[in-house]
Amino acid sequence: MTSQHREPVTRDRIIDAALHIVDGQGLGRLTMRRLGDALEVEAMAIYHHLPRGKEELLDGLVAHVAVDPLSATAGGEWQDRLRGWAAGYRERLLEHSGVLPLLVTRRNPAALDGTTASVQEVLGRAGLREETAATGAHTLMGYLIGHAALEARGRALSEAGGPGGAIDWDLRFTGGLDVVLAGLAQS
Amino acid sequence: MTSQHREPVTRDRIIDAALHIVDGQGLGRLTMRRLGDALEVEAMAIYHHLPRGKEELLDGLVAHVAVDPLSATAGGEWQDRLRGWAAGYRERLLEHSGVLPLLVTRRNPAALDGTTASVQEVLGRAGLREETAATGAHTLMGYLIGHAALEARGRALSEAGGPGGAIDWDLRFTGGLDVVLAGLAQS
DNA sequence: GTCATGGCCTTTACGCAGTAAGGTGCAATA
DNA sequence: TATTGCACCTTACTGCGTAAAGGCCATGAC
Repeated sequence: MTSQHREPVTRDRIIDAALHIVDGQGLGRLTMRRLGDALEVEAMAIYHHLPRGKEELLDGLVAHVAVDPLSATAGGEWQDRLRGWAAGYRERLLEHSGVLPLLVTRRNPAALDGTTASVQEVLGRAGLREETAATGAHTLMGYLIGHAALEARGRALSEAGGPGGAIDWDLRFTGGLDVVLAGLAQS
Repeated sequence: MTSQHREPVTRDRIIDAALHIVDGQGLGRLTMRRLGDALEVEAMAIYHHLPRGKEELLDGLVAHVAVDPLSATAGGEWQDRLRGWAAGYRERLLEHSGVLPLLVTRRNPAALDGTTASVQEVLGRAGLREETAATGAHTLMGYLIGHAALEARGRALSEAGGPGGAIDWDLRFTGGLDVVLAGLAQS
């Protein structure tokens, strides 16, 4: 007999497998049965690790993708630090663009808030007063999420033979980010 | 016998009824059977008017909510015109926040593009060169959609007893919009 | 050894979803 | 009156999430 053992099923492995399905086949094809197949387990086994079932699974996906705070204390110009962090955040959102719709739904209260708070703190330490920093953090997060949504949609559309393959998304992103940063610098 | 006639079912009435369900009970409770009930018709009757079924229904919802171009030729300062249009767009997005997740998914190719193009044209007539206007239009649309997502989420969260009921969303929105417009003015 | 315990997984079953296929009834036309 | 075609209904199928309960097996106590 060859080895019939398998990795033990854990919360982390479940969420990893789910993310893999979403990235490869889309959110609509993420079902408990398919997820069970990917883990070589019956669908109901998942409920042992995620008692709240699919709700908890989707919450986990959101947390995995959206939670990415930046350190408030590192050095350097705040604009440059935000640019670097934003580039990484955008990359993550696009890599897992299938979960973007879930960011919008009310799931997972704290997932975005921690990240937003870290941005706000960076802005606060840069000298903006509290209300301005809060607005700025929201503006930045809004731009990041909205742009990711537009970019994911645009890329999917032109892959499917839509009109414009002519958009340089990297340029669009950094250009828009610079607009927001420039606006922030003079507030 | 009382009148047993009913309004004839039309594409428009279907989409109106669907929007009503989504606004009142959430996207998750929009089903063909429930929609049929609302129209006093069996679910399968809907397929006569929307042959592609639920796909076509959701596309219709997106179009109804997201299509809102602004006229390129009206007079006034471009900043003020954008502010006025953006306020209306935000209101519409929030009124139908249940369909926001659908904006993100690839549905309905042209729904957002027409609106974006109209913003780009306004910016172009304001003196920005083409590439800058395109980036600016994208930045604005990204901010609008992202902010609507954050606001809808934040409002739902604090209604459900979450932490911050202390956010003045009107102020946040106009503040963020001013940041973007200020950034645009100097690009 | 033996036996109970408890963690991990499977089996079975239920209600609800979207929708394919084909049937029904009625108004307009010929 | 006979015909046609549109609007709607009936039936039935597959797949979904998950409640409930049962099986298996390593571990530790005696």
